[in-house]
Amino acid sequence: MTDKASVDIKREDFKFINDALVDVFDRILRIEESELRKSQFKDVTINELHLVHAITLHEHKTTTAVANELHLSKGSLTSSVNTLVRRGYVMRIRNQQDRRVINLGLTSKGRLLYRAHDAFHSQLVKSFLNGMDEDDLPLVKKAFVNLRNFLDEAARD
Amino acid sequence: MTDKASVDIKREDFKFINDALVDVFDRILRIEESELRKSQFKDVTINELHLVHAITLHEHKTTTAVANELHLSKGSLTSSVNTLVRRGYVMRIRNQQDRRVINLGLTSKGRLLYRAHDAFHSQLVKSFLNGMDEDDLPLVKKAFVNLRNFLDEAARD
DNA sequence: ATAAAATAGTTTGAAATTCAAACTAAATTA
DNA sequence: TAATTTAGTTTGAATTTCAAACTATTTTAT
Repeated sequence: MTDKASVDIKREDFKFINDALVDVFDRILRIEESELRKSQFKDVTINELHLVHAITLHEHKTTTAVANELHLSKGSLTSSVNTLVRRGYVMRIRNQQDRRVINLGLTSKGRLLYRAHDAFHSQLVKSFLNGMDEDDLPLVKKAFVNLRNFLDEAARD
Repeated sequence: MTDKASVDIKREDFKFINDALVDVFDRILRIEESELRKSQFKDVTINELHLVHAITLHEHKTTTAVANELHLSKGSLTSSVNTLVRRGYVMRIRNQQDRRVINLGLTSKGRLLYRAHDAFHSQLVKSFLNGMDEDDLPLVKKAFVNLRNFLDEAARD
């Protein structure tokens, strides 16, 4: 029995969207990786790039906050932060209000990397919306809202 | 200067789509992982699940073909295939035409896992298209075609 | 026909990533 | 002010991954 609350999707359309989702995710990661290899940031892995992204330009989050965000243990985070500090992308900033806390920040080299990554994502989104006009946007946004609601549901149970 | 060939996206819309893409990808993986943990397939990791998916129900691909598809070395593949054979999800089938070749197949338990994973993806796509009608579909498909064209470009250079 | 080269997959040993648990230093609570 | 809690690091083990060496088989060249 099919779900009444949703469109009756043709089998081929289902396959199209599903394959596109899977393929796109996979390839974004791979392209990010290979762009890195060709860039001035060869000493950074894709996971380290995402750590730089999670640290953000100016928020100075705590180590624990970033670990939770990336679903990594604190130990793992310490170890990858060590690498990025050694390579000059990340700074540890001892918090003076609470001296147990380390806030994480990006160096200017780290911010450069952050912005390069951001630029790639801008292009990605731009291409996604290429040839659409204002009126089309709500529909695309709706699709993502749907998907995120579904993921909220799925994560709940 | 902005790119003339694309829509002039509002900053907030850009952020919406970008965050949605990043968030959705991240959460799909995490939910797949936690669904596995709660299912009868607790002994399978998310990477092993994707290996089962790559093997497919009935194609009997070669080891090398699957390794290339997943961008893994042959050695890595041998090792994860070993695990999945040991746990009863995957079979090695010696090719009688060319006895150097091993074709990979799923056991009935492997096919069960494959189908469970497929069902999750069906729900995902269904939710994505929830509330849309036939006329809306071309636009959503177009967005993905755009994105894949962009990724083709990006992978080329 | 047979020797040499190529190919498919496995084994090996090393590097990287990850985690949980023990640990240190600092802050909070009793 | 002693006990507890919290933030982050260290430690040791498990897992994943790779490249290179290896084995078995097939293809190519002589």
